[in-house]
Amino acid sequence: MMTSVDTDLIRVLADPLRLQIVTLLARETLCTTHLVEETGARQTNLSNHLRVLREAGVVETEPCGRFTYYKLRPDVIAQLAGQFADLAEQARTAADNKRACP
Amino acid sequence: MMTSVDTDLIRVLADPLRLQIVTLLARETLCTTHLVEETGARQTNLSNHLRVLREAGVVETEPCGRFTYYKLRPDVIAQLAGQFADLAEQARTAADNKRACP
DNA sequence: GGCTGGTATCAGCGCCGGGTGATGTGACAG
DNA sequence: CTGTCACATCACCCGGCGCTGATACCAGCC
Repeated sequence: MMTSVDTDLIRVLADPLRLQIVTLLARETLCTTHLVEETGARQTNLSNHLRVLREAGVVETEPCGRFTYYKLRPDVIAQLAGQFADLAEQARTAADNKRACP
Repeated sequence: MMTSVDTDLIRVLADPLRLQIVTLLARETLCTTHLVEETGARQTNLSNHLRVLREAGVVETEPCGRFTYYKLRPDVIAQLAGQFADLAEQARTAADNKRACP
């Protein structure tokens, strides 16, 4: 299983605010106003981060009148979890492989 | 299940070179010289990244004469995989939760 | 129509972090 | 003891990214 973890996806999730957004969206679908209340961040800042999450395919948008709802895509997160699980499994299997000193 | 993903750990893994190091170490235990050959990066650069990985608890060092072997810690990666899996599961469970427009 | 509220985009700033060169340290070989 | 090799640490530069204020856009309400 040659699963290399997707660097771009991790970099998207490596920001504290973005990870907080993802954690919040894992519980319920929210719109920007809710996220402003929950995180305390400015609207512009959140919109920028949501843009990054959207372009990375982590979240989906669902317009509802003047509001825009953001929903997390579980499969993307699950895929990432699987990649890390594979990596851990691979490391466990090859635990005693050691290349000789040159 | 209040599993919030560890931001610091993700930020450590969010660098392409560090992720490459982790991927290589998942296959076999290597020393710095091997990593220089495999990645093509400078020794100083690698040493800096290995320092970060070591301080984050992602890798272990095993001195062997003049050489220093680096070994990946599978449980750390597995724990991260579990956190993401929980997050994905939580998102699937609460897929239809939607907070009302304010 | 004009107005208001919810979001997105743009331009700019500041700063953290990755890359590099020089240097230090410690271990083997001779 | 001296030289060499493996590795770590330090100081520095510089580009990218997160944050912000201003502004544009769009949908509903009057």
